Parts: sequence; C-alpha cells; structure tokens
Amino acid sequence: MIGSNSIRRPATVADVARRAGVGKSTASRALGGYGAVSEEVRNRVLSAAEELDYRPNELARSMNTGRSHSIGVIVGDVENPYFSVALRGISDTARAAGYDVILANTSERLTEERDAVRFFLDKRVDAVIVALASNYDTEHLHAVLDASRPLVLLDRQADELGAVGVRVRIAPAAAQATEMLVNLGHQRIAFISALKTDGDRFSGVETAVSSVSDRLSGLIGALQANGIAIDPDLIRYLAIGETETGAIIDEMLRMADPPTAMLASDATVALNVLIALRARGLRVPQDISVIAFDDSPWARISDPPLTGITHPIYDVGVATAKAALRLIEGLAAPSQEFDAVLTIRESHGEVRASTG
Amino acid sequence: MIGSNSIRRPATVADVARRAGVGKSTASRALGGYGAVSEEVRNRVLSAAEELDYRPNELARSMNTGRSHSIGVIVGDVENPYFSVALRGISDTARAAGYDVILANTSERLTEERDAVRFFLDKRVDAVIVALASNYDTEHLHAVLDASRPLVLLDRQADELGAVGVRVRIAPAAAQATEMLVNLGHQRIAFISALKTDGDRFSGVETAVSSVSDRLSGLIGALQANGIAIDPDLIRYLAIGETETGAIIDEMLRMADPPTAMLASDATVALNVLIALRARGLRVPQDISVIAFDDSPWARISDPPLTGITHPIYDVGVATAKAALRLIEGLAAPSQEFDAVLTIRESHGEVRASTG
DNA sequence: TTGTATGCGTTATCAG
DNA sequence: CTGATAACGCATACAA
Repeated sequence: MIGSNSIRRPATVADVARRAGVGKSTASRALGGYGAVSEEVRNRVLSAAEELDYRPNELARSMNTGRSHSIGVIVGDVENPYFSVALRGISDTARAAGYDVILANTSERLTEERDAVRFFLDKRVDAVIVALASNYDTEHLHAVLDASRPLVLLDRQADELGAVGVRVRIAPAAAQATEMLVNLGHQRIAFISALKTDGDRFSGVETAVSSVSDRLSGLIGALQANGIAIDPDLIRYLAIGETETGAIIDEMLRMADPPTAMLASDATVALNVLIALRARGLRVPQDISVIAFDDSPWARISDPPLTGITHPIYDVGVATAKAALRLIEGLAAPSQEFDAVLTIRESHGEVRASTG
Repeated sequence: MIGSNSIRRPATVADVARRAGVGKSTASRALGGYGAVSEEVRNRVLSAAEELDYRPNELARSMNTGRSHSIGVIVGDVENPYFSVALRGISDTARAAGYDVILANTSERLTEERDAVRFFLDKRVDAVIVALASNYDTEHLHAVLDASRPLVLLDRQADELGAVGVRVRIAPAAAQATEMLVNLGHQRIAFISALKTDGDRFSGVETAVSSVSDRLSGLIGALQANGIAIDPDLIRYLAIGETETGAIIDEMLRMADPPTAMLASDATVALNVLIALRARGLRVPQDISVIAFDDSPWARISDPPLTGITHPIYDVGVATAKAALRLIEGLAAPSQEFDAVLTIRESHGEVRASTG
C-alpha cells in the first residue's frame, strides 16, 4: 500500500520515455516544461511519469545546467541565536525559491571557513552566504568570486572583497546607549566581546570583525563626544565562555578605578556577564549597569530585564538570501543596511558612588 | 596574485591527465587514491593537479558513486534552541566525517516535511535525519527507506517507521518534577505545550509528538501514583506564541479551581508563560510555580531562576549523526536513549493558599 | 601498472 | 514537433 514500488530502482527519463512510447529528449522536454511538445504527447509523458513515480535526479540535472539549486551558508555557530534566527530567514527565503541551504559552522575559525568554502565550491553551490570570521583574512573567498558564483556577506563586511553585503548599523544605537550611560553619570564604561582576536587588548576601533568594530565606533564616538578618555583596559575580547568572562570581570573589578557599566557585545556575552556579576555578589543595576549590544527573547524576563540593542536579524537573513537569489538570476543586488534600536529595560541606572 | 587563474574554467581530470601525460583513468586513480598507481606517476599527477589547482567536481563524483556526502536534516525550527543545539551536534559530527548538512525547517507542518523529504531524495542525500512533525503521519518517510537510504529519528520517535532513533527519556524527570510539586502541596498542575494538535484539548497521553507524550506520561503517571485526578482542562496545547499562551493562561486563571503550578513543555513556552504571568501580576513562585520541561542558558538568570529539565541535546545531535554515518557505511546502529535530569532552581515552591 | 571504453541521468544540439 | 546523439566530469570493468 505504502510504497507502490519498493524494490525497483528509481525511474529515469528513459523509463518514462519508453513507457510513453516517445524519445528520451521528448520526454525530457515534456517533463521539464521547456521546448515544444504537442498537447497529446505531453499528457502521455506526464501520466507515464506519474505511474512510474518519476522524480528527476537533481544531481544529473545539476551536472549540465551548472545550477545545483543550493546555497551554502557559513556562520560561526548556529547555536548562537543571532545566527540561528538569520539562518531561519535565509532558509525560509531560499526554500520558497526552490533552493536548499547547506550549512557550515566555523566556530569563528579561519581554517574551518576555508574548508567550508572549498566544500561548497566542490559541490557547486549556486551562491555562498558568509558571516566572515575575519575581515582581515578573506583571500579564500576570492575562490567563490573566481568561480563566478555570488558571494553575499552576512552582517560582517569586508570592503576588500567587493561583495554584496547586508548589515545592521549598530553604531548609532551603540552611541545612544553609551550617551545614556554617560548622562547617568557613568565615566568608566567597559566593553566585553567574545571576539577571538590575537591581541586581547584594545588596539583601535578596527577589529577583525566589522560588526564588533561598528559597536566600538559607536561607543568610542560617544565617549569622545563627551570628553571621556578611553581606557584600553576596559575594552576586552576573548570572553568566550563563562570562566573566561568571569576572569575578565575579576580583573576589571580589581582595578583602582573599576567600570561602573558594562556593555556586552552580544546576548551570550551578556548572559555570561550577568552570571559572573551575580556570582560575585554584585547587583545590577544598583552596583553596576549592564547593556547588551544584542537583544534576545529572555531579556524581558531576566533579573533584571536587560536593556539592549534590538537587531532585525531575521530580516537581515531574508535580505541576504534575496540578494543571493537575485545575483544567481544575474540581476543586480545592492548592499543593504538595517537599523538597530535601543530597547530600554531595567539593567542600567545611575552611578552609585561617584569615583572620579 | 590572489587567484592564479581567475578566468579559466575549473580544471577537470582530463586536464590533469593531459598535463601529467597519462590516461584519464590513471589520473583519476591517483587523485582518488584507490586503484594502483606507480609512485612516479602518482607524483606527476599530483603535482599536475596542484599546478592546475584541480578540485574534483563532487556532483560528477556523486553521480556514479551514488553517494553525495551530504545528510539532510529536517527540524521544526532552527530558531528553537533545542533544535539549533542538536543541529550543531549533527553538523560538527557530519563535517568531521566529510559530510555536508542540508537543512530544512518545517514549522512543524507536514506539507513542508513532505516537500523536504522529496527535495532531499531528489538531491540524493546519503541519509535523512528528522524530528518528526507528527508520529501519526509518517507515510512520506517511507520513501527514504524505499530509496534504501538511512533514516534516523531525532528526539521524536515513531515505531511504525522501524527506523533508528535517538531520544531523550524525559518521563522519569517529568515524574520527578511532578512529585516534587505534589510534595509541596500542589494538586492542580497544568501542562502547557506548543504542540500543533487538532484537538486542542487533552485526549490521553498519546499525542502527535512522542516527546510531548513522554512528558505527559511522566506527569500523569506521577499524578496517578499520588491519587490525584487528571483534569483535561489543565492540559493545553497550541501555546504557539505570546498571545496564544496568554489566552490559555487567562482561561485557566478564570477556572473555579485554577492551577497552582504550571509545567511548560519547552523553554520557549516557559518564556511565554513567565511573561504572561508577570503581565498579569502573578509572582513566581509565591503565587504560582513554574517548571520547564526543557532547560536553557538563561534559566539561571531569569526572574526567578527557572527550575527545569536539562537535556543532553548536543549529545543527542552527535549520536544521531553518528548513527546516520554508521548506517551509511552499512554498519548497524542501535537506537539510543539519553537521560534528562531535573535541575532545581527557584521557580517552584509550596502552594500558597490550599484550595482543596 | 596503465589506458580504453562505457555508464551515471540529464539537458542541449541539430538534424529530420 | 520529434528523436538520435553528444556533452557534463567522474568512476570503473575490462583489455592491454
């Protein structure tokens, strides 16, 4: 009942053609819906296909069309809600257009990114969407362009590549958050990121990831505008996990002039910061303010509800996929920017004891 | 500098063979590392390949090996952390073995699941991993088995399919959570799930999703063991989003004998429950207890910290992928069960006002 | 050990 | 409008 022909190997065009009593190419045309086929023959072929439960072999089809109807997506980590939401946007859009999504996680490592690119190219994906692990090292991505396949940059940009990109402009919201803190009396504002950088200390706004640089430029711009000196020791990377984040925070708290506010680069970092602060007996926002440069569903029910910057990340995913699809079609696709907004909640407040 | 041969079309085996001055098949063998090739010829071929920057066309390769080195993964929604973590486990394992992961989101809809299966089969994936949208309607998955490709069930099982599955045994932990509540005086315990079921009212332990059934059986078993009657009105599905969940909770709170504790089927539901309760001015756990049948990173810093059941979901993903890989190799792969544990935090407490 | 010839399932070309 | 026939790029049985 269930599978009408369980044993037989899948039917091919040849099988359908034979059963319909026509030539292979005629059958192929009727099935593909291109070329020209008489009404009568078409119906014969179509019903033969139906009877044989014919399904085209996409591999064979891809072989001589050159299009695999799949898009390769490279991100740091699907576990990160930021990426998983973007991925959902990409996936929905791609599938609606008849495209598959092949996924690669790099753990933000260049070697993995390189492997993924090769893998995808070998499989002849029609386009590659990538959230760059580093905008310094993008040579391997030229292979995509060289293979004349569309390359679309997700969230993180690299001008050098000359590729289409979809990003979120966070700097304004980051500046706004910073100013809000400054207006509340904060002078010592820390920035904590999970960025895997060689120099784990601040060395300018430029980092290996443009979205982090963007956050920094907003922060630093606002500080400078308010005449506040930037303390490199308050800008920290490599807050990968709970212990690393805890260590960074310990170090900061031991400073002669510790921060009164902490900006977490993304939601995961924010979570680790909140956990670390709580473990050390510090209350937010009474003892220290925390703002996340990324929002998440749980921010509304965390203790305290977390003030943060909300990104339209699903839409970014959709736009990225749409750009890729347009490029695949040979159409133009402009780079795009989305705006992020600051969502005020309760994790920030006035400075408790003025230190300077 | 960057791309040595930007314009040329990618080199093929024929190109390599010609340059190495050998036959096509010899080159093919040398490159593939099978067959038998003399040391000298091998080196010649390899360096020719290097010079031409040769990369095998995986599509062509797949065509006559029958193996595409890709695994199709079908889940309800990658946005759901439960799935995204499992997916990470699958992806890591697959890639380490040289396999790609193709992703499909179904939004828990059968039509999308059916489409995804067809899509995957047409692309000749080597195996399919699926988190069933429904264990009642699995006919479309027989196509995978009929194509003699491995099918591995992720989390949600369906005996009818006779497929290998990897699941989490939640019933014991669910029973434990329930008993804990009962010992704290709770008699009216509600269960809220996002399950998209036709009958939105309880109709027995069996539901369309085995993992939900498993939760229910733990809950109901513990209630019965303690001589507590089951009120079908306290078992609710379709808590899809914030508004739906709010409506369900409103309905429950209007009951003559409202629940004193709520069990949320997963983390997302728990989040919506907490938001709804807070919006209605109810304090957790003073006014009402909440336990999640799923844990998440934010549960530690939510207000209050959320008591929940912790699943080894990454490991489930890894095990699922390993099973798929073994089956692809023609090896046996047993179904597996992982244990979930109850993690006590602060969202549950004694019944405030005894009602019965 | 090496090369030749054929097949995988499609689409595309080009006579009829 | 139709049907042989040749690609696509690789693997492989078979012959040398």
